[in-house]
Amino acid sequence: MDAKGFEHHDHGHCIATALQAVEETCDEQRLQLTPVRRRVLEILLAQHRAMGAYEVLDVLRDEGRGSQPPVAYRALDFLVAHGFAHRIERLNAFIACAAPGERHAPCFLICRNCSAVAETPGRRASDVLRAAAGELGFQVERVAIEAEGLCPACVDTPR
Amino acid sequence: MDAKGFEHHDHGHCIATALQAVEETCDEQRLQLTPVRRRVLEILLAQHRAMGAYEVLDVLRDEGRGSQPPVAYRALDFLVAHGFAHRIERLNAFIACAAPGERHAPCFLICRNCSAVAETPGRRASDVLRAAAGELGFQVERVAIEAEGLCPACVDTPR
DNA sequence: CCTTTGTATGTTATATCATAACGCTGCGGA
DNA sequence: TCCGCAGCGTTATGATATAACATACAAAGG
Repeated sequence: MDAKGFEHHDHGHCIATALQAVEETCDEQRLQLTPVRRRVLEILLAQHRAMGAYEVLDVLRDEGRGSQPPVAYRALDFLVAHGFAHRIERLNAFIACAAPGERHAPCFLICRNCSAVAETPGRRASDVLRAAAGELGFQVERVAIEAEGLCPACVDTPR
Repeated sequence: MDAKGFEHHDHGHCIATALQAVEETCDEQRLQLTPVRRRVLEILLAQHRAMGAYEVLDVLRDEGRGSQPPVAYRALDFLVAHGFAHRIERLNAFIACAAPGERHAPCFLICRNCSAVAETPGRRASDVLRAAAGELGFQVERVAIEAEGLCPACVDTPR
């Protein structure tokens, strides 16, 4: 079960494409895609699923890079701040962005059975929300939309 | 800043109303609103804001009720499971439901400045999301929609 | 060339949030 | 009566996250 859209795909290709998009964005915006940050992004891309910070940290540690929590958290914070990764609040976990570079209001579909996570455009839901909030005088800056349920595979095979 | 809709209101009245609605629902559904559960609900209603589990626990402890984390978590889990309270993932916190009894897809507006939380109907956003998920074959069971930004008061007074 | 400044990283320690596991109690049904 | 179950109390520990401070290095400005 992959996490892109519950479909199989050319994984090596999607990693390369995403990395390249992030590199370009960093160039344009004068952001430093340092070795640690780049490596953390690669780890997230390679796994293609939501990973806890400590899980990412374990990989870094095995590679002899930083071994303490702040190292992982700082890299993850950078990636999230610039839209290269997303934080899944429900799971206290992180996942590489499926469409880096594009401005979007991501929305996540989380399978409660197999833990797969799919990112899907949440533009319309986000717009509806902003409109409702505006009526209350609330100024929306970020929106997190997370749906929990069963992915296609787990709907077919409940257990 | 209250958390109902960023407006002032008759607080004692809204607590009483909510408690009564919960009691009725429990009667109907044969749910046990035990002393601990009821007290935790009252605490959430009284504060009228998102509270961490340990914050609730501190109150219980001061009152001589259970003093260990599981006591608070179990009561909170019960309240959340039956829709009498909600968990705000972004804050790892809990808040009493503003409309217990009614089936609804709540959606939260969280002020990043003063931490006030308003619950607003997220029905339309939720429907949009379900439709989008359905196209992917994903079966949505629960939806969490949380917007972060500035509440009316903090928009006017940035700091 | 050297100092200053800013950003990133490394490290220690600790804060915060959450649950596993076990035993006790009280209640309602066999 | 005795059993089974739901809820509660407690111990212990696991999982997630950050404060605070030290070090490294490169770019900017004297």
